[in-house]
Amino acid sequence: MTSTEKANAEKSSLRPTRQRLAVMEAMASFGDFRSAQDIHELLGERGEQVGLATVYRTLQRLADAGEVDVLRTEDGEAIYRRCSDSHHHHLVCRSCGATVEVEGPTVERWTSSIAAEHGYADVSHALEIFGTCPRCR
Amino acid sequence: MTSTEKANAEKSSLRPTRQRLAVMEAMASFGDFRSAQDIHELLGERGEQVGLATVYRTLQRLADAGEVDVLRTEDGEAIYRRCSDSHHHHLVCRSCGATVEVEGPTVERWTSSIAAEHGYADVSHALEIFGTCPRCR
DNA sequence: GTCGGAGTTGACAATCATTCTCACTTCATC
DNA sequence: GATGAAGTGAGAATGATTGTCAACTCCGAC
Ligand SMILES: [Zn+2]
Ligand SMILES: [Zn+2]
Ligand SMILES: [Zn+2]
Ligand SMILES: [Zn+2]
Repeated sequence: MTSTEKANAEKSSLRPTRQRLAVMEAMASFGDFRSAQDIHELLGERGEQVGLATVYRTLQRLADAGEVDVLRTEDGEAIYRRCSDSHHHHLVCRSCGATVEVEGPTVERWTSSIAAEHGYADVSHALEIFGTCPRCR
Repeated sequence: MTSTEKANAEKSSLRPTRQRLAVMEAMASFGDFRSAQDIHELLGERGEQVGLATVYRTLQRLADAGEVDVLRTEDGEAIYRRCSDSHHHHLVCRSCGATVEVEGPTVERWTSSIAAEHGYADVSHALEIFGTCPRCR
């Protein structure tokens, strides 16, 4: 089973419960990266009671399905953001977290050619850009 | 105080204790990324008794001084590797961990221009490439 | 409609990397 | 050989994440 088939299989067995819908709705309501605990808290404020473990589980499912992107803060905490489904990278403000999705063939080509040059196959990559956004300047 | 000055100040107050030398020596003895606990264990096997907390502290110092690079495994664990001091990225084998340092102006230019395009200042970036190395194929 | 089983949930416990605490040691300096 | 700052280590504490498991919800088969 390829990873795509597996993802589809998992997705197809997902029931659209109140909790999952609430998490997905919450994810749609902000544009920066937030931790599972942040999202759990946000849900609480909105009056949507969802268990913390369920928030973690749902975010994992969404991440596996590629519907959210996951990053790690400097101290290792996982943070999540709803993202477009096509391959892209992130330009993140170090101060306020404002995030822009960026893409371009340049890096894609560069990483492939570097990997090929060293005989590495089955290549993937992770790239994030950090800076201070115009509003935080 | 710039970050360089700070690093130097911190470095200058460092005493070359048996423990620190042992950690640095251990770091020089492998070429892939290892966790603090791995390194602690490695030290134990070599007969160098160093407390786990000290290993953590030393790795942090080295990382702050830019003498080792830090990555995060998929499950958030920090892994360390002794690296050249110039800016570079990593091509890592997903199977055996074999790591190659790579660099090139292409990505550097691309990230800068993307950031500038969106008005982000004070830019840095993180890029890792993952694949299967020739020996693991 | 109701039965049954798979999928789901949440309170709580458990895990586990990392950090903290603090009494003790080392080392340079005087 | 006294002093104080830097460093250490055993063990406790922290805190994000995951595991457990009994209760609950769907939904299709009957
Ligand atoms: Zn994204
Ligand atoms: Zn890319
Ligand atoms: Zn490196
Ligand atoms: Zn670079």
